[in-house]
Amino acid sequence: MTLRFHDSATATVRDFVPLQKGKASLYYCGATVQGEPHIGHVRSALAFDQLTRWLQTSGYEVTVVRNVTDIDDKILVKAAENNEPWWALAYRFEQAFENAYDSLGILKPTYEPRATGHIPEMHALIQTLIERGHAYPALDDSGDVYFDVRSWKAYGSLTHQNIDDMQAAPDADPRGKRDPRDFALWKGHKDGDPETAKWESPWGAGRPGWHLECSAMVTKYLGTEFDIHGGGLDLRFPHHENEMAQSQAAGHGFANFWMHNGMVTYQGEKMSKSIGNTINPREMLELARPLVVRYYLGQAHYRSVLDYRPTSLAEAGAAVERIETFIEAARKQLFPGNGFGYIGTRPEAFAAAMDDDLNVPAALAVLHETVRAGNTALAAGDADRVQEAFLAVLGMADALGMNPLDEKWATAAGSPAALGALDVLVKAQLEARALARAEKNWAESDKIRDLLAAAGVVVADTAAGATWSLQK
RNA sequence: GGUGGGGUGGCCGAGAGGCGAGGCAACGGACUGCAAAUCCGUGCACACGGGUUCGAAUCCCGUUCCCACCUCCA
Repeated sequence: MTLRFHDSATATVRDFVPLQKGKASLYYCGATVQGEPHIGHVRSALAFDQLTRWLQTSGYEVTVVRNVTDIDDKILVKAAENNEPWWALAYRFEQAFENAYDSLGILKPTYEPRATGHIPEMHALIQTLIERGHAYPALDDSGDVYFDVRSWKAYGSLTHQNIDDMQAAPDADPRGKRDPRDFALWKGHKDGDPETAKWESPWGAGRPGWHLECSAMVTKYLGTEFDIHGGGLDLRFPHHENEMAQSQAAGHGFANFWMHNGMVTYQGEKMSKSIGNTINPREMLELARPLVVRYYLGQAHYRSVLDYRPTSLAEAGAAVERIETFIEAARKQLFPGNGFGYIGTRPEAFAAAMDDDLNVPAALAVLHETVRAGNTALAAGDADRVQEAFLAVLGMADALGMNPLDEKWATAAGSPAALGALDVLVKAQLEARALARAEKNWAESDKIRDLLAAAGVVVADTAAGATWSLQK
């Protein structure tokens, strides 16, 4: 069984061969922190979280770097509109992104560098590009420095485009450029720009252009050549194309794999900052538990379009509860006490699905099939098979970052002491109800059940007696 | 104009020449005092038209519709 990933640069699914045996280096584009995160941002991070976890599960030591682009045109514009320092706005939204990532259980990267902390590295890269004849100071005296796309024959290769076939950008400002497609590595300081957004450089004071920060930072932390570069599909062009061009033109091998996640659409249309049809993760978390949101966002293949509909979260919730119900029932049967330890397993079919370019939907099918087998075993009282299914379900859920038993997802449950007290109280009610039932006093029995239900305690009658759980 | 991805049962969503994907919803049954949960069963799914093949959702040709990117985008 071989680990295979889709590589956008070659447009093929091919075997993953790490540069260093047993290690994997992953860089994926985080946010330009110019506004609240929307679901698309989170889906992207989740896709690469699934990738990270599967690499780890497969035994790789993974180094993950995700950038924060904390200086760019939009940040400056919005800060000015807001009458707020740009760095305050950027940091505010950076934290909003962190919160969104955290709430969905997205693993922290190994490191998360900020663009503004890497100006010297960017200068070095620009210098190299100028020396190699792939960049030039603006032909006017703007202080800009541009990448010369015509000087780099491979330009367009990531997205399989030919420069001459591209539609000319209607709003391209050709001032000072040799070719309208040349992009800014460095933007000269202009009157009116904040003084705090100004750094000295050999080409005059200014600030970095978009694209450059990623090249500079990935090289610093992962080296001139690394395993995987990721990001949203919409970043392929121009962002990743430009990144690849400027890094390779500087003599770097750069990324071995380019992985791009699909967009999230809202009723068929791409969610986009510019259109404004976005859903805030916070809004989604008001509609469903974090685990359910994670399940929903992660259930489709990462390269597929994910279309959000109003019923999506409820459906995901039902699927999650099915898994949880089995885990709870199995746990109670296998480990009647509170504490237990386990070593999760993963069926071959699950691993095969994940190895095949992270086929999460197929992997989830294995998980659900295992849940059904486990439920059947529970009904049959086959403890060995229950345990087998239990360990497999937990192992698979762990690999996907969706283990309901993980304290990360604890919701209504309070401290162990509080839960213990609640258990005593509820059990007293259940005993009273058992007595009523023995007397076939259904009115009394149902009254107790309704009372508990009103308090958020769900009662379930099983062959072994009544059990309870908190309403999810 | 260029580049790429798609149209799968009521909905979501995998698969990619023969073998049940899976989930949600619905209906029928089992279990249950009734529920809930669970299990079993049901749906003649592959945009359309041709073709190749013993066999096509999957390959080929044509048609059609949708989406994304082409310097703000995860």
